[in-house]
Amino acid sequence: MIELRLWRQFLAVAEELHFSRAAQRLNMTQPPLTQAIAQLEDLLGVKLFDRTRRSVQITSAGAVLVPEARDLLARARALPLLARASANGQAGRLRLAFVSTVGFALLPQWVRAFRLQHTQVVLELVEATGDVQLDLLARGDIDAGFILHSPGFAPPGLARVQVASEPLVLALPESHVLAAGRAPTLARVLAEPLVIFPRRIVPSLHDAVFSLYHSAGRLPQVAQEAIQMQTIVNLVSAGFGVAWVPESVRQYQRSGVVYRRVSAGRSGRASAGRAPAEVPDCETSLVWPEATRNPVLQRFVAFIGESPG
Amino acid sequence: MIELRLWRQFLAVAEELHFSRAAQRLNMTQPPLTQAIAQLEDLLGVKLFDRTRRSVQITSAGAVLVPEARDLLARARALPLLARASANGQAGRLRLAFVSTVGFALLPQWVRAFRLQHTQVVLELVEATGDVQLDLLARGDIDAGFILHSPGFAPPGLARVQVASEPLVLALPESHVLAAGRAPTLARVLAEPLVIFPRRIVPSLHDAVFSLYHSAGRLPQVAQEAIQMQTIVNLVSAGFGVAWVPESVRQYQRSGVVYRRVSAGRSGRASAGRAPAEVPDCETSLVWPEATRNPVLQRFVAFIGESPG
DNA sequence: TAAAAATACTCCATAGGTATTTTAT
DNA sequence: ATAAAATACCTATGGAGTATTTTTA
Repeated sequence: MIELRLWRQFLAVAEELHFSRAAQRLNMTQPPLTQAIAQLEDLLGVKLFDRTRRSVQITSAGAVLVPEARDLLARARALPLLARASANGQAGRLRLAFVSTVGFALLPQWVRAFRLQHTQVVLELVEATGDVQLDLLARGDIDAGFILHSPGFAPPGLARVQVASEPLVLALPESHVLAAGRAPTLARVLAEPLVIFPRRIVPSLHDAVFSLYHSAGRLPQVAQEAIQMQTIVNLVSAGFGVAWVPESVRQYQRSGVVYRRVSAGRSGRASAGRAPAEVPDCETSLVWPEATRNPVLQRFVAFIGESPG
Repeated sequence: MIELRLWRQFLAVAEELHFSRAAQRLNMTQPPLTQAIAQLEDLLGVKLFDRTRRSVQITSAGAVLVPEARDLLARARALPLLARASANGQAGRLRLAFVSTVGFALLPQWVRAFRLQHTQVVLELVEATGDVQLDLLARGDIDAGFILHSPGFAPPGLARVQVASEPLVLALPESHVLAAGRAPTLARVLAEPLVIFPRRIVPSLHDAVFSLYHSAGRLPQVAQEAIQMQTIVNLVSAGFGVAWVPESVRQYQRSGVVYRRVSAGRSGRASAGRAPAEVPDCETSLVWPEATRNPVLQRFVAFIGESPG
């Protein structure tokens, strides 16, 4: 492999067309430069300069190499800068996953702002449910993910920062009796058939919903399970039942569905003796492996921390 | 400047994630490789690998550098190949000038064929009159040129190879008496006012035309001078006079102009006692400095020599 | 305890230096 | 006569080797 040193020396001679001056520019003396060029010509098997004892001119093969050598050296010089930019997170790659609910409002604006500040960062985005994200994190296939969970979520080995908290609201078919009139009370809602995601998708949130029913001495009647938020809402629209969804799902605007906040308010005496539980909030966090070494991720976490949210 | 050696070693470790195996692949032992990576990290000011005494893994900064380093090495490896291709004329640059008459039929097909065989050659083409071309050649601004001349042309210091020979034909306004009927004889033509290029443009051809008149004891009556072949034909069309042009000019298809071959045939006795001269041929040659060192030109000359034409 | 990286040193290849010669202008 | 490249020879930096130590799985 011909080292950069020789190409640098070649360029100096090609630009000066004068060995002594080129040597001076390279902070060396003329004789070793002469030898270096001779060595390069020998390694290439190509004459680079036509030189009499008095004058130097470049051959056409040499002339072809000048811009190429310049380019090579420029790239070589750029690498240390890139290395430093990568080390402090200004350059690199960030693989993020996200649940659909952040994908619509929050994420796009974050991505846009982060990109502006980090032009050398390649962002890779995937939509995935929370359980899949935890799997991807474990395999190291993503750097971080935005997932939904209920308050108090603390996955082992992962760090997280909360980016949103919103109430769970009830999605109802628009023809449903509770869709109109005063805000429905929890007691009335608990008897309704339920559309909900399978427990494995977001266990903490699933459990929170179920304990809401349990604390009222009831067992939820699951009419249908579905994974996608959109599917859940569609099933509600089709009359399968009601569903607890994060408030931001309102943005879907699916016709035939009404969203209502549910008060814990004591309505009649549905649960004898027990205090009615609060409807839990639904939180969204950015989650990543505690042991991450990706400086871009560290920047992103700091960025998210500073963002209003 | 960080030498390629260090990047090669870095890549080997990055690919093996194992110093001993990487060292083996590099045909060296492990300790100096450890030192080399340490040196690279030191020069960059960036940790490239997280290593316990038992395992090695790349940092994200290191990961960013891998494709860059690969690219750098690939480019460095390509340079010697390019150098050799340039030395034998498979790569490089060829600056050609040409007169308009070759620019329409011959040159395009040559350029196309030559390009197919020499994909790494950059061809630069300029149209210019012969005198300008000789000037460009003298300054080294072009490598070779296609010029018109009369037989026997031998410019000092230049080599040439003839690529075409064609008769001079007479361009006449279509309303001219000689435009119809039997082929005009030379004697009838010599009295006509003449449109011709200035002598400096193609002295040899200009002189050949003039000696045609002199040998018949006449002085040409120059009605108008013009440089461009197209202009000359336009002037003929406008009735300024007749003009001697290479036969290939027929391709211009300027309306109002008729082209006729002129026989030397003895018509009457216009030139008492003298044998009527032949209308000279007009030749086209590729011309280049004898001392050229451009291997691409040498290939082009060989190529032109082989081409039918 | 075994595998692998780090450390300590040794050596020599070669990049670069000095002195001198050659040659074209 | 001189400027500049080539040649001859010398020096020393540092890249690579060998031997050994350290560490942790």
